[in-house]
Amino acid sequence: MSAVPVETSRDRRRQAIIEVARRIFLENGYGATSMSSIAAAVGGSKGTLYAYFRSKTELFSAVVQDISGQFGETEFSLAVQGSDLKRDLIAIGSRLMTFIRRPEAMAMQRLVIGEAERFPELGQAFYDAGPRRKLAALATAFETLMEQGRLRRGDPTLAAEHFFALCQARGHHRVLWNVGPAPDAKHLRAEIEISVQAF
Amino acid sequence: MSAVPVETSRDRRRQAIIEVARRIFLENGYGATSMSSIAAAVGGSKGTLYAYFRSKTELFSAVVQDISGQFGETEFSLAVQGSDLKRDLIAIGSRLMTFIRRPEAMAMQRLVIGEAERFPELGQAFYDAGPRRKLAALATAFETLMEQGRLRRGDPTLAAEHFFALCQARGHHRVLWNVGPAPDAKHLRAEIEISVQAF
DNA sequence: AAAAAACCGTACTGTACGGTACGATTATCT
DNA sequence: AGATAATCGTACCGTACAGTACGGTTTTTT
Repeated sequence: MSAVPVETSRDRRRQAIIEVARRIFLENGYGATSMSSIAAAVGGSKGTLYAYFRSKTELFSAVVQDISGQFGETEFSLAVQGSDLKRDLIAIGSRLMTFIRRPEAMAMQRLVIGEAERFPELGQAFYDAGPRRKLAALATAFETLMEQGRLRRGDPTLAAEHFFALCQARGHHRVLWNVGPAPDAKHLRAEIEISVQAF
Repeated sequence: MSAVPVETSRDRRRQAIIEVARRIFLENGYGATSMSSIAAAVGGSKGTLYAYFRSKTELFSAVVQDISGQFGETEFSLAVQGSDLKRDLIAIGSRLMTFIRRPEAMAMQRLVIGEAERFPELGQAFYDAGPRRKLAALATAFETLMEQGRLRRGDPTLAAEHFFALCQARGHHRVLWNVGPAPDAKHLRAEIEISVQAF
């Protein structure tokens, strides 16, 4: 009898299902994804699928929770490091934007936003795990900067929100609405430099 | 024989269908809306529906195009009026945010974003008619302000984008993700004042 | 008023889906 | 090895949907 968290074969399989389902949900959206197609992609039978998840909505929910967890756990440093404020801010903004602009992340945002009215608790879960946490981390970083006297004092949370908004100003809506291609790394960097300047 | 734009009875009916369909699409999303339910709500038969629109996607497209048109046409003044810069900016921001925060407008954004991957041309159309035009109007306003020497010179388009982003910073994501209730008019105003301050 | 067009209600086709049932098969545990 | 549980493939149920067909009825045109 072990007290350590056991990863049963059932757990592994469940996780495997979630990962396959995620791919398909992100590709096709909720409505256009069928349980049969997921079962086929997973390589099992539909019966097994329903042995792990009682319904389509439960599977969908599990997928979103899973991704949300990964979003929350992905802790890239948003802390200050050097002594060059501008360079610090650029680095922070770059990491943040690179993270949320990944195609998978964008698909996730679109998916959750699109279903937010029908699955309010998923919108909440994703927001808590994603944007909310990142904003909190940003705010902490800004607080540090303020205490060091390198940034004008003010509400660090507000500063975080504004900084985040500025970073997204140029391209995010275009990407959300699928207007034109996503800007490449170079554009992104230039964009953030401008935003930092404004900030 | 009249040369003026004729509004045939067919046109009127078509428009009536679009308006009913819009309501239902916005309420239930694309996938969960059936043509039968639209026909029932419109008060006609499904055959008639298909006499006006060849398919569900075509009807959906017509709905989005229609709303996009209305978004574009809704010209509230984003121009400068008084001599008090701050007051001017607050007024402009308020009008803009009040416009895009209307429940119908939010539902529309969620709808289009959610389907943007499956209907790219609709995302484009909506963006062109909505955000793009508003941004252009804003940029014009800022250009005027700059020429009047009331605002530091710079790229007016960029200024518009940043101003817009700041106005949205606090609440927009929360609303988009359906996290908590939409802020009321008072909150909105306070939010915009803060943003203007920052700007 | 006659002819034409639009519209209605309803029933239908084919398909696809979510979810279930079940017997055969394989893997796991004792 | 033998018992037990999990999984498989497949067929199936009921439902819902997009889209069509069609005969009767109303509205519009001439």
